[in-house]
Amino acid sequence: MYQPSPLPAFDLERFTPYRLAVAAKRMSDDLAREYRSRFGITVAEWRLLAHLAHEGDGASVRDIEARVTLEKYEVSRTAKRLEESGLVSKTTNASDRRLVSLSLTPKGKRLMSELLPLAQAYQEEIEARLGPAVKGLEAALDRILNPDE
Amino acid sequence: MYQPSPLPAFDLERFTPYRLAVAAKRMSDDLAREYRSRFGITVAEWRLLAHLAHEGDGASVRDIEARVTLEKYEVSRTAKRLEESGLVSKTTNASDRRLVSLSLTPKGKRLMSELLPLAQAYQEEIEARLGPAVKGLEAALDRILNPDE
DNA sequence: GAACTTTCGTAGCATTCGCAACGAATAACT
DNA sequence: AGTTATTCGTTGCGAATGCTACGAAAGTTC
Repeated sequence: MYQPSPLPAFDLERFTPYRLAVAAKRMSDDLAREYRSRFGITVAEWRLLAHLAHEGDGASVRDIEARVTLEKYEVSRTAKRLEESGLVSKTTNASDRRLVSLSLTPKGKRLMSELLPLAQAYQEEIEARLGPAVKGLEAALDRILNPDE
Repeated sequence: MYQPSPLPAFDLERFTPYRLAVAAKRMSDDLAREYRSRFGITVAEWRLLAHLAHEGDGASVRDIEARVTLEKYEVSRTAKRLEESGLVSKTTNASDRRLVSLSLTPKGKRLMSELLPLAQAYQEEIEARLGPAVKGLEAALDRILNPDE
């Protein structure tokens, strides 16, 4: 007679980290498809552009790194691509020549003035679709994103 | 005089898809680090193993594909790695020789009997940390994951 | 049962990713 | 000032990723 050593019952589909990852991926993929097909930009490019549009021009790679949750090298490569596509200009900061100063070009601004309202509309659509659950969602996200206090 | 064409106000940090992506990545990275340092497995490997532990042996690549939100080729490569590390065995299904039958080896079962209680504990820790917000979170995730009804 | 279609899993190949190391510029130290 | 440390951004290179096409096996049609 042997011991089958039964495994503990565990349902991956009820595991919050898994559910969160799948939900985030689904939403992100939806948006990424939209961004790419309609504007030809990636999610990383979108984040960088959105930051510049909101915080104003002149941000450095390092500024953006922490703010939009991209690694330094991702920001660097993303900025390079955006420069090549004419949406962002890169200049070295005069007072600290290590820093790169990133700015939206006129073309970049035109793109964002078209994109931002759509993002806003998408946000409202999400809130409508989730209904009252959105409150709890945002509260939970706050706790996950700000583990302090 | 020129027109500055002010951009619409839009704060990325309040954009739910962004918040969701960052929160999921943070939680997933935390877990991935844990899995890797303590058990030497990746998230994809964890998902596959968890599915086999829960649903029982004999699942095919295709079975797992939809269930654990991995692409077919990811399942294939993950299963290959797991076989190489001796946690999973692959045999061709007798009645349909296209199918690969995946099973936990005794070593795989021993690993999971150690891992699953930890995952369960992590789940409970999350619920405790999020407090009442967890209700809304799960409700929102349900809506995102099951867009029907 | 032969020809075609579909399903299953794998692998080739180009792209992307992530780590680590590097050069340039500035700051800190003595 | 001269030396050492630190910060900033970029890039080289190996690993991982994702698309695609492929062969093998079963299903379908005639």
